[in-house]
Amino acid sequence: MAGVCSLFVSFFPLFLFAAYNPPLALFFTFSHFLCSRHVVVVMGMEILQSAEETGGKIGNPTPYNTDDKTPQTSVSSSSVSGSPPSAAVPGPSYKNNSAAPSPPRGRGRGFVGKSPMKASSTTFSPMKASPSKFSPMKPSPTTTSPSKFSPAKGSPSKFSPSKFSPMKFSPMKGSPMKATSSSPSSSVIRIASLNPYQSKWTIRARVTNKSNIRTWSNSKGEGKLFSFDIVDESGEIKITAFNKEADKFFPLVEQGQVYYISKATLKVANKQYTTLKNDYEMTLHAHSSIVPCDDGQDIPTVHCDFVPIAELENRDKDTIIDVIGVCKSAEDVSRITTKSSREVSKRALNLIDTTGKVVTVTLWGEEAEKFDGSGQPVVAVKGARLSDFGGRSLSALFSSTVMVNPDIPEAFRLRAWYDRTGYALHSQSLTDTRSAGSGARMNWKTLSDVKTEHMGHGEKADYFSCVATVVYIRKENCLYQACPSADCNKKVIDQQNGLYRCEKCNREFPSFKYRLLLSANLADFGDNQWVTCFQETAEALLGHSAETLGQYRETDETAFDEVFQKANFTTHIFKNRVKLETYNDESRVKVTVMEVQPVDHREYSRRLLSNIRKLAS
DNA sequence: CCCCCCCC
Repeated sequence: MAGVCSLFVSFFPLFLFAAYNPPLALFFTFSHFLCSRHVVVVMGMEILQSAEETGGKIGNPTPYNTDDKTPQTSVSSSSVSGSPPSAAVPGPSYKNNSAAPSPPRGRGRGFVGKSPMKASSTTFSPMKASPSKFSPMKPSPTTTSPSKFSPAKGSPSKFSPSKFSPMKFSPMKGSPMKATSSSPSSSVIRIASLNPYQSKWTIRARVTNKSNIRTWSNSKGEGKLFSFDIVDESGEIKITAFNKEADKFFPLVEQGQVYYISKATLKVANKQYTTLKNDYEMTLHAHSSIVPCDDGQDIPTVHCDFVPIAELENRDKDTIIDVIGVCKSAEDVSRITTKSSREVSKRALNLIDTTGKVVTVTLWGEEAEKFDGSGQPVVAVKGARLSDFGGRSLSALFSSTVMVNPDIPEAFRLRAWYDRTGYALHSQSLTDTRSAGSGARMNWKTLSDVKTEHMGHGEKADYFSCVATVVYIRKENCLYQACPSADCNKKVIDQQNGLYRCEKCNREFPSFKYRLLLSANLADFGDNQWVTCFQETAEALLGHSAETLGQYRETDETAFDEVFQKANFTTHIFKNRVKLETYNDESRVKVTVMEVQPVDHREYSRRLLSNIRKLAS
């Protein structure tokens, strides 16, 4: 033990729990109770003397024995009773130690509203969206003015252990900590200290995410409810109000406001449904009390752990993350029908941050409908779910908080970065909507479709994508010697004097670069097609650079041949351009490969399935 | 006591 403490303990048949974060040593002292499933609830303690001053064990403590039906000789009472109360020295008191409010996390006011959606379309200042209507400063005449964090009446030091035997002291009822219904000054504790084994508490916390009233109807009955999340400097918790309480508290609870909350029921949270970091959640009942607190500036606003967008690549699917970025672009809102035949609005946003990466975030329902992406606002989403759709993408959940131009330093930094340099960045998206679904840009065809639909016969070229297998590649003339200047790929003429002439540049060079111009025959299940691959696509298909291939051809014919053999019978996604071309009165369709991508078999089967669904409907 | 988290 760190010192001599006056303790109040009571025995409970379940868990060991100590309120107010007493020194760890306490847990060790009592740990043997756990074996017999006894519980010690330490309601408070005060250090009367330091260990040095005490100089060893006090009195004659004996271990608690579960067989002993008269556990009067508890460690606490024996040790405390041996300590002369008058000898108490002013040590770090209970009040000073744990009741002092920790400084609010982060500077500034942080988020105080859910989707303020107030971004002006003409100004880029995140300040514009500062939702004054969510100000926690709103005065309330009904509020008492409790002294913050004062354990005041609840201070256990007033109660001598000689008067209160551990057996008689039950925190469930008759706790000396007087919590009157409307006096929040009683025992304001931290959210992190809440547990189902104590009912007399008051917390002081800010509402961070308030739902609408929702009704349900199932086999167990029907009803309505709303829920909200609250946060203080120690943590967060979800609160739900049902039926009558839903009606009663819904108008009172305001997003961003700080309240004293007491007399609610704690229960173990179903981790399946919650994204909050708390093992418990709260239910309001008829006698629950929610009283606005008008000086809650010290209570933090929503705390976000923003994950840099580039970092999303390394995170697991289905994890819940916070993200912030500039809304570079946004889809129009659209209505979709879910698998369960429900209609819902949807809107995808593309967010970019200073990592230069873009990710698509999908908003749903009202959030999607209200969103205004004009002026490229900064958008923060707390509690979005990471999906692997299109590589990496995000989806807002019911539990997510979407904030447009939030009043936080991260938003200001992003705004400044984007307006100065970010806007011009050649960004790269983690969400690949080309190969994944969006359909518009992927025109999937079989090779026989290309012919039967007379693709490429029109004025302009047609484009299509296919999955096909290489059945033959012409090795002959696949490489040529090209002009070495950067932007010129013209074939050079070997002057046979160590110089290479480019007609286009009208210059002679002492060197050349190899370029690929590959003819390949592709086949799918119904047809085959000759295609042309230029440099990049040829390199992708062969798996080697033109330069390497040039070297092989000059020095190692076996290696050169092997490259072609290996490429044969490989299957890829080919994105192609098709155009009817006429040479000497002879017309034929020319197919040029624009892009070669590996076949993502999962994506491929998904696409097949969606095609089948389309055909079926 | 809810618990819906969707779509390409």
